Amino acid sequence: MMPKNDTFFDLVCQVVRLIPEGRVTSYGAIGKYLGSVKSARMVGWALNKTHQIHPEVPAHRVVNRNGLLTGKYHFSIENPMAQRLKMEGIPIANNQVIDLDVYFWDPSIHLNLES
DNA sequence: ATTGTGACGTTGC
DNA sequence: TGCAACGCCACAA
Repeated sequence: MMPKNDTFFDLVCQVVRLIPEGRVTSYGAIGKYLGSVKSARMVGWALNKTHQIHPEVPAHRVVNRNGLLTGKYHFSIENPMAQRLKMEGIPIANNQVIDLDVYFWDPSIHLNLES
């Protein structure tokens, strides 16, 4: 089926692809940038489909508000979410991001400032 | 149109 | 401090 380019799913893909390496963001932050902070669930729902599209979406850089890698089980077993993040320089412990506030990347801020 | 589901977030107990 | 429930929006059946 041809996906439209106006769906929430596409918007999420666009934002997630803008996440710089070595940075992470949360579902709520993306949802907020898209207009509704409460639509965090929709972000997760959309990211679930990001595996089937191209270009690849760095969904591994999206964690929940606690910095917990909730979606790690949705990734390839050989390239786990935690390993990818570590590879980018993000410390992970117990499926959780350390110093989340340091590596956190808020689209509603960085995209506006256009740093 | 209605119902069910979802990689969340917040509030209440 | 930990768990339960609600809210919330988009989409498929």
